[in-house]
Amino acid sequence: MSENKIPDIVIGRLPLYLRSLQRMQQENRIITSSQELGERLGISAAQIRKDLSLFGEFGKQGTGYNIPYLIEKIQQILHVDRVWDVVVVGAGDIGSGLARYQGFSNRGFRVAMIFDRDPLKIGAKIGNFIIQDSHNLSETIRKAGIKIAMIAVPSSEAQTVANQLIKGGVRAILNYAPISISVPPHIQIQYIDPSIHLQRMTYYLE
Amino acid sequence: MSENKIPDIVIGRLPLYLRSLQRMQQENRIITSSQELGERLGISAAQIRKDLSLFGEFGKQGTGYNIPYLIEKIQQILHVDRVWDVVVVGAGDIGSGLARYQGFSNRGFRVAMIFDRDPLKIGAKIGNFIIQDSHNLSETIRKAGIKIAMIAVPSSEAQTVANQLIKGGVRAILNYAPISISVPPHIQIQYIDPSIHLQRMTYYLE
DNA sequence: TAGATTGTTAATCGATTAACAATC
DNA sequence: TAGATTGTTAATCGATTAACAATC
Repeated sequence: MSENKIPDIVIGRLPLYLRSLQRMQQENRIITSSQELGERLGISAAQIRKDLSLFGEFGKQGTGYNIPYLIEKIQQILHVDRVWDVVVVGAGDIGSGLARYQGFSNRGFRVAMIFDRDPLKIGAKIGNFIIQDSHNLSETIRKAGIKIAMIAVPSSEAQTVANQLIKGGVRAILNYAPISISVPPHIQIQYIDPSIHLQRMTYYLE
Repeated sequence: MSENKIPDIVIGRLPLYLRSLQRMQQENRIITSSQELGERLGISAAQIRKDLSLFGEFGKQGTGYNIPYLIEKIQQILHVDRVWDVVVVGAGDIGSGLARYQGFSNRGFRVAMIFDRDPLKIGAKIGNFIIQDSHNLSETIRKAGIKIAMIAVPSSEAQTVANQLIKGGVRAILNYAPISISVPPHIQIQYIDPSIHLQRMTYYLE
């Protein structure tokens, strides 16, 4: 029943399913199975079926899953059956990389604007964007109705920027600064810190 | 007892503990508690004590944990009480960003070389690095004894590059290409894909 | 000593897997 | 029909939490 609370760990796997399915679609595949999907992702077939069954019956016994249909359904579940405008704060290497990144198309996102507080950067262009003054961050994103942000400023600025974003109506933050940020419970936050991933692997190296 | 198998989910939290502890150290703090650390990270104090107790007794009853001492111990556990050379493959926006990234120092890593297959890029400089021809990838990293790699090439090239890296002796891969890669069981792999993180959050937005 | 916090146990909670009836 | 794969249940497995004795 989709009325029950869905575990967050299940939500965390759906984007992986979606990415693999979209890859299969690019390979002109029409049908897949929980087994094939599981092999590609290193996840058990039973778990994939269980996860999907929390949201509905998307497959056919004896046949498997129709790839375009399952893509559509997962996109609806994750609310990426639309394009979300995203703001980037910080126009250094990471921020400019994100502003130019081609990988958001077909994933449900589009960078809409980029901010920095450095007077030397404000007004300059990155791709098609003009770097805006982060002094006006809250007001500008509120007017634009932006709900999603990526933080790419130095760690010392990250909490302040997060506060401004939340003040401006942002509901979800992807933080590239290598520091924990406090946000109210209704705000979503995720982190990207390559050192964290690397340290998780070195444990297994001699 | 440290002879028992440690759950991978615990290993995944240790880098977060380490990052927060290093932040506290920068704030000139000497002592912390499982409660304070938990509040900073949004993790229960009991879980932090349980995790650490899998590796030894690092605290003092009634007092808490000595920050420099606990940092040292976690660094030893994660094998980041040294500096690992890392290779970057792909000299596009992401790869060059990684080559210039200042955030690896004090975290146990140092970018040692960067490769690309584009003749227009080979020989050019990024920061202090000269972009090398990825035709020689396996041999060069084997000679240099490099065990860790970051992949920042297009998705269509990622599996091939991973195979070359493994052939060259790499044991841990951080993959920025938005695609699942197959590796043998003794190879560590981690993924960074901002769209995956964003999609995980949009589920909770209307 | 009194107060505080660890380390650890046992209980609870939640996630994963195995298995199979249903059914395409 | 025979073969295949889903959806779902129940069992297993593993992770988290609560609680408190130990002890600084």
